[in-house]
This record gives sequence, C-alpha cells and structure tokens, in this order.
Amino acid sequence: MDDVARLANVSPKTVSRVFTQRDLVSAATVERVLAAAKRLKFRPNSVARNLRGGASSTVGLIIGEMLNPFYSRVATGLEKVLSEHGKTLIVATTDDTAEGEERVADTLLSQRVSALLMIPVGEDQSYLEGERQLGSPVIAIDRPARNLVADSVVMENRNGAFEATRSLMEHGHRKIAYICNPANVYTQVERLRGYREALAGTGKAAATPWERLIDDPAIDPVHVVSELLDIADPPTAIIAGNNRMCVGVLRALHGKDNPPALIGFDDFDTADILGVSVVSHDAMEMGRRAGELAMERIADPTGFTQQLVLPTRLILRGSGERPPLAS
Amino acid sequence: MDDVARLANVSPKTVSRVFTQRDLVSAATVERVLAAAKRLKFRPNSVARNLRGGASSTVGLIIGEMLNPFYSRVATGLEKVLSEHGKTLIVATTDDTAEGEERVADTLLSQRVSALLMIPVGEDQSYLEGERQLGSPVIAIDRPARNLVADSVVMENRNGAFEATRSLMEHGHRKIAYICNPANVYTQVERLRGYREALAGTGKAAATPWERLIDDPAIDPVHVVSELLDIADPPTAIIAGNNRMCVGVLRALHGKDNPPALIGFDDFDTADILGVSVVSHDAMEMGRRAGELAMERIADPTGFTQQLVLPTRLILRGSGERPPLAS
DNA sequence: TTGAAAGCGATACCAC
DNA sequence: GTGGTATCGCTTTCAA
Repeated sequence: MDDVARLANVSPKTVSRVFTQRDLVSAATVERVLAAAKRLKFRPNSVARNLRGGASSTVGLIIGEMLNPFYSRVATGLEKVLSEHGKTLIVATTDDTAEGEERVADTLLSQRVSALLMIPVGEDQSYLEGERQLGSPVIAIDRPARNLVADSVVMENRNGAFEATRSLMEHGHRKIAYICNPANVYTQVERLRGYREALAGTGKAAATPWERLIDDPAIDPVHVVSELLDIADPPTAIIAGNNRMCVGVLRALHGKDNPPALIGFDDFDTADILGVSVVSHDAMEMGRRAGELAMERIADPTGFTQQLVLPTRLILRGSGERPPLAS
Repeated sequence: MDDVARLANVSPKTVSRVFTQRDLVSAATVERVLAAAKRLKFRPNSVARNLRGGASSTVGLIIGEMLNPFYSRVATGLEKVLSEHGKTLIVATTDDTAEGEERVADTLLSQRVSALLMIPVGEDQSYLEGERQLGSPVIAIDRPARNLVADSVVMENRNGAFEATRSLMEHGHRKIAYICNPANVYTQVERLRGYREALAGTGKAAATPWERLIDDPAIDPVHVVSELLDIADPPTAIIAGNNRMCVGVLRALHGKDNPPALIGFDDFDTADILGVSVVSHDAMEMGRRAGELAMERIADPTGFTQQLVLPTRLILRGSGERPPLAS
C-alpha cells in the first residue's frame, strides 16, 4: 500500500480511503490511486483489514461431509446469502464424528470467522459457550445445539413423519416400518416420534415391532431390509429416515416382485424417475435462513435467539401409494 | 496474548513459542502458559499469524456450484488433503459464469489464500497471470486453464468417450447420438472428439447428424431428446455428455417402450438401481490430486508445472447394452 | 531458555 | 480532502 501511495503521491491513508470510502476522496485523486494500484498489481489484503475490527469477512460452516446432497444443499443456500453480504465461506467437515466437530470448530475459530454455523453431530456443544460469550455467534442447522445458547433452523420433522405415516395408513397400511441410520440424532428422534404418534392414533404412542434404529454407519441397509421383510409378521410399508437410507431401501427392494410401499425422507435427484414418494423439504432454504440469521446476529449480538422451523411436504410419486399385499 | 503472558509471568514471545515451537520452552513454563491461556480462553489468532509470512493457512476453491455432485466430490477429496496439512478450505461458486469466476477469484486472492484451485469456466484465465507471478499458485481441475501457466488435473475424456462409443458399436449400434450442455468446455470438446473418432473408425473423424451440442442451460434436455428421436433417421443409442444431461435423458426416455441404448458420463448415486451404464471417473481423486499438487507448489513455487491425467472406466449396467431396434 | 524491538498490511482517531 | 500516529495479534530477528 505504501508503494501505491508513493507512486500516486498521496498518503497510505488516502489509498486506504480509495478502497473503502471512495466518496470521501476527490475524483482526481481516486483516479491517480487506482492507476498506481493497477500498475503495481495492488490488491487490498482483506485479512490484514480485519485484523483491527474483530469480525472478519469469513463465516465458518461445519458439516458432516460434502458428499451428502443434503449437506451440500445447505451449503449452497448459505453461500448465496454470504456472497450477497460480501462474506466468504469456509467449509470444514467432521466425518460425522463428535471429535471431528470439536477439532474443526477450533480451527475455524482460530481463523476468527465472524460466525460459526454448524449441523451439530456431537451430543454436547457446551464447549462453544465461551466463544459465544466472546462474540462468535453460533447457528445450529437441522438439529438444535445442545447445552448452548444458539439460534437454530430446523424442519418439521415430527409432522413430516406423521403425515407420511398417515398417508400410508390411508392407503390401507397398518404394519409400517421405520428404518434409519444413524438413530441418535435429533431429526430421527423427532421423526420416529411422529411415526409412532400416527400409528397410535388417539392411543398412546409406543414402539412398534417394525422399527429398525441402527447406529452403525457400517451396517448395510440392504441387509437390514432383507431381514425385516423375512420376519414372521413383515411390514407392508417402509419409511426411510433419510436420503441415504432411502436409496439403500430402494436397492434392497430392487427386483423384488411385490415390494412394500415406500416413503423416504429428503428428496433426491432421480426420485421422480424412480417413482419414489418422499417427505421433501427445502435444504437450500435452511442454509439461506441460517445465513440470514447469522448476518442478523453479527449485526446485533444481543438480540433474542430464534428457532426457525421450516415446513416439510409430502410428495407422492407412486412408491408410497402401493396398497398392502392382500395376503 | 499479552494478557496471557502477564498472567503466566513470561514475555509474549514465550507464549508465542508455546503455541508454535513448544520444544524450545521449558516444561514448567509451558504448563504455566497453557494454564493461563485456558483461564483466559485464549486461542491463537491464525489470521494474525499469517499476516507476516505471506502464505496463509487457507486454500481457495472456485467451482460452478455445490449442488452438482461432481463438484462436491472434487471438493471432498480436496478438503481431505487440506485438513491433513492443517489448511482450511474456502469455497466460492461462480454459477458457472465467467464473470462470477473473476469476481470470486478476486475475493479469494484478497483473502490471501495460499493457493487457488479452480474448475475454470471462463474462456481465459490470463487475468490470474499477475497473481501467479506474485506467488499464488493456481491449479486447474477438470479443465486446463487457458492462457495461464498452471498445474492441472484432468481426466481421459477423449478415451472415455471413445470406449463408450466403441462399446455401443460392438453391441450393433451405428447411429449413435452425443448430447451435451454446455458444449463449449474442454471436457465436452474432448469427449466429442473421442466419440467422432470411434465412429469414424480408420476414416477421418467428422461431425455426425446425431450430435446435439447445446449451450444454453435453460434448454430442457427432455425436449432435445424427444426431438432427436423424432427425426427421419433417429439414433439407436445415446451418449450423454455429463451427469446432468444423463439424468435429463433418462427422464425423457422414461416410460418409452423401446428406448435407445444409453451411456452417461459421470457416475451417480442411483445409477445402479436404474441400470444406467456410465463412463465413470473418480472425482474425489481429482480433488485429492489437485490438493497434493497445490501443497507441492506451495512448498516449491519454482518446479515444473504438471498435468495429471486420470483414467476413466466404462461401467456396463444394462442401458448401454440394449441392442438397436430391428426396424 | 527467555526477552526486547521492529514490522506484517491495513484502519481508526484526531489533526490540518 | 488529506495526512500523521497508534494499533490490531502475532512472528521474526537479534541479544542476553
């Protein structure tokens, strides 16, 4: 910057002004500075810029992995909002482990991100409490943070599952399975609850014999489904707890003669071609709203924390409307 | 840091040492400093840290959009390598426009990323030449950079298309279509060439009547396919130039009685269930190799630039082996 | 093994 | 409109 100032015959401060509050500088000076900057290939260093003010121009996002289209949709929505606000997105992945989460949170905070957005995977985010007090807002996406005051954006998990189950019941099903992996996360707990409530009707919601709550990513959905369909009183319909599980179930049912009905959670690219009914939601919108929440919180760290709940929508494409086998 | 130093009764420099070259400090001092740091919730500011040295701990990636699974696979592979090297990933998207590319490149360079990785979308990257000379290595992924010295990682586009075409020919096809959108990118030019060469046999490769090289993202693949199958001498097989187009073709063929054979470029999640033959490649590996190339170039900016070419693999799942209609 | 001083690239505050 | 000066949080000399 000093070089530019020298070449343009002004003070460094004026150069700085040209790149930040251009209207405070005379047109002639601006032109001279810009020319000098161009010649010297000068580009303001936004890192140094933010050294002073505290809040940087970056925002951190912690997700399980980028391969999962749900996560990448969230990232997309978020990135859109950020770029509108001149912020850039730092993405870090946890491989869906709690240790990974703490590790990358630490890294991102070292980078002084102006906000930390995350899809929590660990069971406890209290380790972030100090940071939050120090001024790094935390926004939880898809699942609320635990033991931490944080804004959050989630979806209507329970109601989505409730409606899916009810829809299957209206098509004559009564023996309905619920399969998911992982199971110990907020979204699945909620969805399971909605499923049970629908099945219970006015009675008391309780576990059913057709629930398969897996918690080991290594277990093959195909295997689980095969086993499930082989039990004495097999289900006539299946609800898959997330996109991954839904594809797994599809794979398991593939080629079967009289497949059970199927409704998946999360929409996916070829679901229309495959005729798969799903509980759909707008993951990009989640990212977008989370981004807006972050901008809000950066602007006013003292406001009330909010919990946004986004709707889900049942999309019927065929697989969810298959009647039960008349056995 | 000063506060920590005061509390631990040492100089700031010693605190710095504890967090960087711990072995140069006595064990007792280390402990005292760490305790003080913990009490004060001190976390080294890696932004300020890098203010001095030049190269920062971030690496920038410019991609078209995160929704495209190809891009996100590349990002995944890259992120893996970076986290092993203690670097974090800043992702910026261009919406697949050249202007977007320049804009976000500028932003990332302002952030002083230690390397700039990109899937070039514009037709000219010479605008980065200055930066490269100033010490920001540029790595092109999937497509070589134009008018710029840069390392790159690409795949065997031409050969992949060649083999797909040959495979269709071996199954009796002669009237083979090639559909893609966009068309004016390196990958498509190469694939088209492979397709033509295979069809030409020993003759001179030339355009065929079944090529549909679209360049408007708004045009619906379904429409293009319908039209293509309605011409006087319709193709009996189709090669789709990328994942998006492949799904589009699938959608168009869906429900048709005697669909043409189909081979797609890029594998996708449910391709096995849908029985779609594809030219597959390892996008994560591309990201990984690009990351390694970046680390290499950061360590030694003077080395020869490299061009890595990764193989493709034809996966036959049914759609590519349908024989031509005996019409 | 530890410390003092200068500086990285920019901005904020206060003069002129 | 423009220019000094201190400062942000840390690291790199060079000494002790």
